[in-house]
Amino acid sequence: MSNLEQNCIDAGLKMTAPRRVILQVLGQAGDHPSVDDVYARAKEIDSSMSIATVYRTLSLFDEMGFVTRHEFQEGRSRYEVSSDHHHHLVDLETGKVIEFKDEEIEKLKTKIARDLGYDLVECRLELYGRKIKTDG
Amino acid sequence: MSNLEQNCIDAGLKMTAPRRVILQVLGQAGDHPSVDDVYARAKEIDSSMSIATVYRTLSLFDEMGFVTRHEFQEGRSRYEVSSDHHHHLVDLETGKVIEFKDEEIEKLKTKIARDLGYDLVECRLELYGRKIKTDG
DNA sequence: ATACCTGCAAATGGTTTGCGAAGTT
DNA sequence: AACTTCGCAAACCATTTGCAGGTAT
Repeated sequence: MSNLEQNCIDAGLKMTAPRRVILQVLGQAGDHPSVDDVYARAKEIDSSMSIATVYRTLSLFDEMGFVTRHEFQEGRSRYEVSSDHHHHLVDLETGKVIEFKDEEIEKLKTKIARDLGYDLVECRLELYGRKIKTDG
Repeated sequence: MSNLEQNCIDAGLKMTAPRRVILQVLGQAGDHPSVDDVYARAKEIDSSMSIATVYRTLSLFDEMGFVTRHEFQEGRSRYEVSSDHHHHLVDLETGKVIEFKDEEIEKLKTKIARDLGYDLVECRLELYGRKIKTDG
């Protein structure tokens, strides 16, 4: 049984067929799929899958912390299986999302918030860039 | 004539009554108003103002670079008159938006993008926090 | 048995747009 | 006069939700 599935059981969620399918899709996803992406992939496994269920399940998993919802600047949500804290760089040409971590940034943002009189609760850091051409 | 108004004229935009009202509202706004905020304030000056015009005008001004559109994590857009590059801290309790600048962050994000093989084109950095209570 | 889930279709809510009328240069 | 821009109402689109039937525990 997958890690994600165990999480669901531990959380007291009922393990239904649609959920298992969505968990499988998420477990196999190496990217940051949109709701439609998840829906399309799930539908290949079980063609009776409903988009409402995908929306509901992803929202639920997000609340539970199993997945993280992102709203990059493109007008729809993308999800990823939750993992260590990191940020994202979005390739403006391909839409590809690259993850990165940086200790200095972490310290800096906490300090900035504190200097402004705030406890940092959450943070959104997204870089948008174009691949540097290495003279081809 | 306001700076913003001059910008519009220079850009070849027609100076209509609704636009003048919206410019006035933007010029007086010290905050980061939503479309509805701008609409409400504009309507106080000219009750015939249409929300469609507010949407169209703000989008236009955004494209022109006169204002900057933000989508904080609350499901609607907020606008601010464009100014020096800065980032935002959102007060989770009040929704108030605080601006800040930080040279170190600027350097760091450019470096991070470069290290990943990208030219940094754009960036979104938003901190969400709760005010530190100073023992009242 | 009884919560909880699901699929469907309809509703939502912010935003955009077609159209004919009105305004700007 | 020529071209924009406006206001209205309808359209859009991602997302949410009410409901009636189905399912895991």
